[in-house]
Amino acid sequence: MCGRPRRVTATDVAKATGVSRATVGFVLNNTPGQSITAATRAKVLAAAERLGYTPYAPARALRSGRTSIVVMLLSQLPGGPVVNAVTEHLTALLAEDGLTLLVHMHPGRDEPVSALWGVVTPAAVIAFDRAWDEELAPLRRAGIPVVTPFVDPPDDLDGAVPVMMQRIGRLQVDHLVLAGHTRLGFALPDDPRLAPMAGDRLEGARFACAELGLDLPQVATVPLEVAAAAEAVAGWRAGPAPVTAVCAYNDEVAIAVLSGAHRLGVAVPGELAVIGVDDVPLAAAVSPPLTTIATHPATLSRYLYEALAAALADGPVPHRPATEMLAVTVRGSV
Amino acid sequence: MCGRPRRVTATDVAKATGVSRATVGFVLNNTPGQSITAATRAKVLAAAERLGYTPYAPARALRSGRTSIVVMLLSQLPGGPVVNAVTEHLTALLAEDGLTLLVHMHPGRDEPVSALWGVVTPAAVIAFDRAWDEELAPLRRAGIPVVTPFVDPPDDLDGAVPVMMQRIGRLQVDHLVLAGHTRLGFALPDDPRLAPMAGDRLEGARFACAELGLDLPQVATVPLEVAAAAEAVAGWRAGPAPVTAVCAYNDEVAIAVLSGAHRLGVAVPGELAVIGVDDVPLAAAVSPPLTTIATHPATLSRYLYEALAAALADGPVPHRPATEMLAVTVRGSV
DNA sequence: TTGTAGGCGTTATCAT
DNA sequence: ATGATAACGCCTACAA
Repeated sequence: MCGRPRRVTATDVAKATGVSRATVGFVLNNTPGQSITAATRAKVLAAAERLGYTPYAPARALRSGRTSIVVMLLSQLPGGPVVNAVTEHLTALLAEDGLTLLVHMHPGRDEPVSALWGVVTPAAVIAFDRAWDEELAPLRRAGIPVVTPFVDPPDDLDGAVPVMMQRIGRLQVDHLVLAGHTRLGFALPDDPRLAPMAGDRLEGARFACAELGLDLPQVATVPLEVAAAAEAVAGWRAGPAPVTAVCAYNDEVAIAVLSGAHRLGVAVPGELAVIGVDDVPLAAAVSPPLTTIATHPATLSRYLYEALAAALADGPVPHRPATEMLAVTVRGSV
Repeated sequence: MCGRPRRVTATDVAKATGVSRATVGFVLNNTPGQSITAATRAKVLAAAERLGYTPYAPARALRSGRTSIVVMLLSQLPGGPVVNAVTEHLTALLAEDGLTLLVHMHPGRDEPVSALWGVVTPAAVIAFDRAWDEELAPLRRAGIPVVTPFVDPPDDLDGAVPVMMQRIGRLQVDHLVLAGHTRLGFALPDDPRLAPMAGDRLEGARFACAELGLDLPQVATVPLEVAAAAEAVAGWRAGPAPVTAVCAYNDEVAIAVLSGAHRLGVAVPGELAVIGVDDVPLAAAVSPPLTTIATHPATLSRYLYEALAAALADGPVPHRPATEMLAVTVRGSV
């Protein structure tokens, strides 16, 4: 056992079998148009197996000029069950095409995203944060497709995510108004990192209220803590014209609102209706079950996959309206 | 605009500035022991910036024989908030050492994990599933350290994760018994993929009950759905000697139990105590706030980081008792 | 049917 | 102080 064990290379396999490196390459890649003796092929495969040969990624990439890596770039913000589900779906979809999905969570503002390209060279990138658009421009120029979710239409590089987020807020308001509510509240998350996304959703809710001739929603920050949530609920219920329905930033915040209401003895949905976003597994498990905007991870994943596949084939990115990914899941809280 | 844009290489930068490739290399890598004119240095940097030069990862890796990539391998199972938190912490810790964390979710049993090494060559691997130990052996042989969480002691390759999982179940029972309970229930998750881990935790709870001379916990599967959860609670409360306290597989399941109890009008913790696992953010936000076993992602992350750093430096892997990562967070549900 | 040779971009060594 | 050169492991056109 030497201190620094060396990799097993194709040359080692060739030496072990007594054939040339080229032959080894043909066998291992199943190169068509080459006729290799069954015996030789078997010997090579056996030796490769025995020695524990693995193709060496950097050499392969250097030679071919491309990799089969797709990097999914996350900021610290999302990290929720929706992103997890997308990761799972997308990994499977890409694997069918021989592509490998690797997720990188960007640590923060101090280090530029571009440092990543000195470490991995992806065939394509999925960016979950539009803040990187500028940093990603060199990549695009180098011919590496960058796909962003929620882009609708696909070439609208300004404000696509905000539009999608606003649509969520709008959908919440529409559903509450349809249920007969006119005085709405909006529950913001406590985590400052979620502020941009929360702001967009709130904006959508505001627009919807304005269009419908309602008062703007009464905004409160709802920490994930019962007592604080109860305070927020008390705030909404106070005064002569109390809020009767709340749009929550997401299902977590919605569940906090539910708990706050429960603690105060405020009936849901009788005295206060609540609508969330995400449709997390827990949404069906709380009491009352949570009505929420489902973002349908499977549809989002498939859209990302199709956009990616098209971009890698130099084809036009398919148009998939964002509305397809959103639907109200009606349960008991509205 | 050509159809296939080419990368900008160091040679391009050299040509643009009129110096040799080597000089470019010295400047870009800040190679010590070389004296480069300030003017030359500035010219090179300016050209690199202007052309949008990025070092090419595969070539760099091929030349240097190593990468700064750490791959974290996940099976589809965990994916919860704890793993997310660990990802976030670990990414930051590794970034300080110039290492990049990439997360790969293994799609399934059809494709072997080893296929990954033809795509990325990591400097080290973090494996969250002991099922891969055998497939990871070739990596270890190639000198690439493989680190696994929950291994205690570090060299105990058999049953370390089960032991950690069992410890969790044991802690739950201990806490409930300390609070005066003697007839316990155990709430299993519905998702079959969680069965192995759930089985281990249940096993730990069983051992603890046996040691304490109690009846074995009454097991029920609790889907994430109020009505079904209520049924499970009803089952525990039925009969002459009803269960008075429930160990839930995790916080999600615990919250479902809470909801089921709420629907039936069963008081928590008065008539039924509940204890979860994970200490997710929502645990403090439900009513009553959830008492739970916190797995402390920050501690786990630091342990993984230290183990990784030690392994990469060829040093001994530090011993960190698993118990340090577990603590009861007492809130209102017990 | 199999072997030979050249090159991908980077960097370390050696020579100027 | 700067330039030439070789080598990393793999792939493949071409030669034998």
